[in-house]
Amino acid sequence: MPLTSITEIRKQEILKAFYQIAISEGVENSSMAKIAKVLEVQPSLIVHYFKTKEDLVSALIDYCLERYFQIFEEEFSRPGTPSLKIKNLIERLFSKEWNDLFDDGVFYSCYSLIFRSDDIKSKFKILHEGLRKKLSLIIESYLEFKGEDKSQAEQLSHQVFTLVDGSYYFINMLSTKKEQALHLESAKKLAQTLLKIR
Amino acid sequence: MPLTSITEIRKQEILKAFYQIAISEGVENSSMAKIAKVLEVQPSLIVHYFKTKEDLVSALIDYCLERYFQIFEEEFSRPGTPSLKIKNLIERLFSKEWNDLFDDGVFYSCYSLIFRSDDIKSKFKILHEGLRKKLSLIIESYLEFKGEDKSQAEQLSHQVFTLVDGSYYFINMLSTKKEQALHLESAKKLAQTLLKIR
DNA sequence: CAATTTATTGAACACTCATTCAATCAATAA
DNA sequence: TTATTGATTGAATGAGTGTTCAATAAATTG
Repeated sequence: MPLTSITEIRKQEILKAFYQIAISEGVENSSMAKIAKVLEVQPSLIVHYFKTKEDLVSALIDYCLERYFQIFEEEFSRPGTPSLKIKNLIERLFSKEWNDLFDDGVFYSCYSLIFRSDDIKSKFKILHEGLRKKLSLIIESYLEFKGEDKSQAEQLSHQVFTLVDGSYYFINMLSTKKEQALHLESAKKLAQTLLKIR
Repeated sequence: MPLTSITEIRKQEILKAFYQIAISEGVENSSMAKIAKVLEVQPSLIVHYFKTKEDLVSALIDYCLERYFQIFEEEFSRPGTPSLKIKNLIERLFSKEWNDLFDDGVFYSCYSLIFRSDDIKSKFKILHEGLRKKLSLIIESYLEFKGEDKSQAEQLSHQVFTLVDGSYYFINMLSTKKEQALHLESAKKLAQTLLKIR
């Protein structure tokens, strides 16, 4: 059961190597053979831990989605007033840190698989719904805290995520870090306006 | 020069077949051999028209980007007051028609390539900047028409595209057509509010 | 310790891939 | 008509793919 078992360590190693190769060469150009080469191991060993290539991709996506969840969970369970919580969360959602959680190229490659794999689609869906739900709860208690109508919490949560996802798509088409930071800042401002923060 | 030349017809046929295969099997699982099979032709003929597989992908992206540009251009050059123009444009941007212009799976696959190919990155960049610029101009004349401060036209254009891109990412994670339509409607409303339409 | 399970090797499989090349066939031009 | 160009074939190449399988080494368990 412990992560220290050889099996879990090896799986983690393989996944890490896969991720690195996917970053530099793309998910579609990654292969069991390449992973084996990096780890200086026989290809058949990769198969021993991940029966098929699909398993490998599936595990990579799990790893990716867990990272997003983790950060969110972390901020969610921090102490503080609803006002402070929502403020901090918005800061993190529109930050470089959130963007750097997982390589964008690998992420969009994986995302594109949802259109052909129901299994992968449901994974992404669970993540997406989970995050929306959590944000929605925070917004709800924040509105309640301010004595405002909390019935629109869910809609606000959707709007914020639309801005987040749209922004990260957007900034990859900007050339300089400065432009990217500016757009992120502008989108954050809009989110804060919608939530009437400050 | 005419599109009726055999070369152009063949290229178009090949591209169309490539697109169809990419839709059902994914860009990464498409191959010259598969295209050849569909067209009942030798693989070497595909090479005759597209030297490498990269050329093929590049041409597919051009085809995709042209479609988006075309629709936008069409609406842009229509007669009417700035108010009417902006209203119609927003309707189209948040419509099923805009979403169906190009297969989402293929689109995101292609998009993910920008992180490893400067050539592809610049193609997407040109599209993105072009569309933003056009929308910005329309917003500008719309604000001028209403006698309002037009200095924020560019920012509004960015915000609208962030909402559009974020929404299409978002709705792929919704199960039913109804939910998708609802979210699209909600995002459109927000865009209209930002632009103070109606 | 012996027994058994797990980790790892190494060779082999059938397949698909992008690309090449020379050989034909058809269309166009001089 | 002949010369030339472009369209198409068909066979071949070498490299890479995911996967299988039996054999061996190492670790774990009884």
